[in-house]
Amino acid sequence: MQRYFTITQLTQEFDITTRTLRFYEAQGLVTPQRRGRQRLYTPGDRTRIKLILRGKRLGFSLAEVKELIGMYGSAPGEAGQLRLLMEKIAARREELLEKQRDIELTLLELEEVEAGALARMEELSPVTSEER
Amino acid sequence: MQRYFTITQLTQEFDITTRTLRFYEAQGLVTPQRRGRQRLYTPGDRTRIKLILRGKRLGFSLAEVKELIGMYGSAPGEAGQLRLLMEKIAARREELLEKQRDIELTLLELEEVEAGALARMEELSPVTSEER
DNA sequence: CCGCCTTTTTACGTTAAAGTCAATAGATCT
DNA sequence: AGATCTATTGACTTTAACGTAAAAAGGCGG
Repeated sequence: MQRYFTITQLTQEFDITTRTLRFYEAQGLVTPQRRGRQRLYTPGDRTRIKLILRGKRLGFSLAEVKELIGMYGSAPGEAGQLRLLMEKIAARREELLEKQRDIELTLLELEEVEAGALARMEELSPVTSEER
Repeated sequence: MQRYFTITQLTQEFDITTRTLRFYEAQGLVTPQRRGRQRLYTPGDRTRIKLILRGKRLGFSLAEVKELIGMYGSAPGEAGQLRLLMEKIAARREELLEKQRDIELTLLELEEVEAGALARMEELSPVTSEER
């Protein structure tokens, strides 16, 4: 039942522009089929777009995202290629773990700032609600 | 005992260029003191630089990082300002939590790819080591 | 078949975040 | 003091990731 998506459907779903999708295509990140000149995106293409946007949210460049996505579909028969793939995976995992630590730290700091702000609000309007 | 850091010390410590640090200064992200024309960075400046780099690793723009850092030092006496601060904190926290979820998903997918790769390596060289 | 609307192409513009280069200005070694 | 080194400033360039505008090509409702 191979359904297709039009470019505008996807731009609405993901809140991006057609320019963006065509740019990603020019960069080789997605390769929708054509009916005449019109682009037809498969569910697989849609998934790739989701992966791209997720990568972007994490601060990866499109080049990095491309490499990352490249790992998924890859079935490199050769042993050397497999070792290389494993190395890439390890490297990417390290980056992600570092980002996790960075997030933890930032969240902790935000909590501190929040606590300070709450304390100052108490000072300004003592006995905030009617309890007590 | 107020120690100072020179610009080159910091570029070496954080593996960035002097151009980068001066750029951050021009953007108002750090404001080192001067001895003549020479820049002198305090431990506080050094901390701010660490925060900037951490923000960048998480994919935040310098403008966003600036806002984030601005929250730390801020002691806005006014109640309205405090509410605004709380809102900003909430928004930033949401972003960070989303990034956390994104990372989890990506890590899971990497594991899958890795498992597949390991399986194929087994196929290529059965009975890898001498056990059994 | 005509007019209208969307899509595609092509080309140039823009913004953020630096990189690169040249000209000075201090600082340092001898 | 002269030579050498490092730091600063200012100007111009670059790269990634799109934005914007204009022209041509399809598709479709009447």
